[in-house]
Amino acid sequence: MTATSTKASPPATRRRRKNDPESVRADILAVATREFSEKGLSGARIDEIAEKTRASKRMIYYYFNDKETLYLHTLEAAYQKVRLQEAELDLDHLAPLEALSRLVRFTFCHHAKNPDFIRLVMIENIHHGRFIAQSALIQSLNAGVIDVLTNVYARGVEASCFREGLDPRELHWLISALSFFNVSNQHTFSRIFDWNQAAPENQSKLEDHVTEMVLRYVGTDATLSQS
Amino acid sequence: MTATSTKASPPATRRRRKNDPESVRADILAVATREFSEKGLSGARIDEIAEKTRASKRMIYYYFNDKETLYLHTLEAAYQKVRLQEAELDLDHLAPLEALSRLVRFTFCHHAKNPDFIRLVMIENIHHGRFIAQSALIQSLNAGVIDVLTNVYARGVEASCFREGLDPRELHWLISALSFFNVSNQHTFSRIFDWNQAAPENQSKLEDHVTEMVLRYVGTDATLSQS
DNA sequence: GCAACAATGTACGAAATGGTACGTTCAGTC
DNA sequence: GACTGAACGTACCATTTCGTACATTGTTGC
Repeated sequence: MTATSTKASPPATRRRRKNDPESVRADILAVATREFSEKGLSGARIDEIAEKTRASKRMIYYYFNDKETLYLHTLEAAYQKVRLQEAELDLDHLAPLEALSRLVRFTFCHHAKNPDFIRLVMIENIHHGRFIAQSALIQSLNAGVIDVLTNVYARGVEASCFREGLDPRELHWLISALSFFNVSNQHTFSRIFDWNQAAPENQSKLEDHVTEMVLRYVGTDATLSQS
Repeated sequence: MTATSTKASPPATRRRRKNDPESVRADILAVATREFSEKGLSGARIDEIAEKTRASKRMIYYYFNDKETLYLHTLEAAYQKVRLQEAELDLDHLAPLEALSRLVRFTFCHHAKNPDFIRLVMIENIHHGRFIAQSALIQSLNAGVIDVLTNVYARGVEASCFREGLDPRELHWLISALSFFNVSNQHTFSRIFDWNQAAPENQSKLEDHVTEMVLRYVGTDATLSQS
């Protein structure tokens, strides 16, 4: 009963086979991402992840060795996805001021649209970054982010629309801080100050403020740009 | 091997039990704060809290009904402590610019010195602020924070050293974001960008940058203050 | 077609964990 | 000093939870 045997030994086999490791693995990772991001490393339950998967608990331990390894892969996948999106930003053709503004708005919106990622990073920080420390992959992924900013900043200084003496890494820190906090502390902030921070109009206002804040920080005195 | 009695410890501490409810309760709360802040709600273990307490597990359930209630009390106590410290700030006698600068630096340093509190808030956000929502106490505690800022800002606008049209609540948001992120994401940021963010010289630099950023944001064009 | 290995399902085990039953001691009151 | 309710200790239970043993099915190379 040799079905249509086109050989296709490597991955080219698209035939509907019952065994589908790739997809099972991906499915597990997707479910794990939701669960870990929602409940944390200790809060997430392997049994629950298993249930929500098309596969079984056995499969989780088959592809990932234990809970912590699964969590680490989740984290790595999340960072990979983020950096991939970031790579699509093309700022080189924009004037420095435009480029920086664009970068800030992108970061702000990106974080807002990816709360799962933010939550995973929060959780990782609760664990003192001990898993990120184990991951050479994540370390390497993040080099480029600073490079982009370094470039834009240098161009801005040269064009005299940015003041001198700032550290791109610290600039990134500021942009990250504002964009990250917007997601990470939304719940407590909204509740405490009785302010629906997630509401579109407030998000849009915050985006403007954050952008303006960064631009005012790097700008020379002649800068009062909008957007 | 020392042939001392295997039951040395119990008899040694055999002093008649002294009832001291207040201190037992406080002790439990202190230990719980450390444990919850370190490991989160689901990560903390009642048994471990009990062990680290002078009291027993029985006492935890005696004074606090269950794990979640204990967590909630921990959270409330943490907020109470923070707001108490904040209340000591007296900004009314300072010029607006000085006052704001002082407020920012205070917030920044305060957060840096109280990572336990920051971590509890992070954890609470992971839980979607569902416990804060239950606590009328915490809600009421936080009214004052905005008032102080509202006052300072209004004085600044009147003195024309702050520009008009800003929302004190959003100003507080910005200050909080920068000060909070400095603690909350220290681990991942340090590890990813190979930068010892906790080092005193970097903390001091960040404090300056954060302060400057806020001042530049609220300042009119004539503002280039330092400190 | 068949051996060999990869992929998967089922059932189970041991330890951890939140919570409780029950008895004992303390401290104030009469 | 007897009595009472609050404060506390010890042992225990029921479940949950991570992880595994073992059997079974699919897939591929020859």
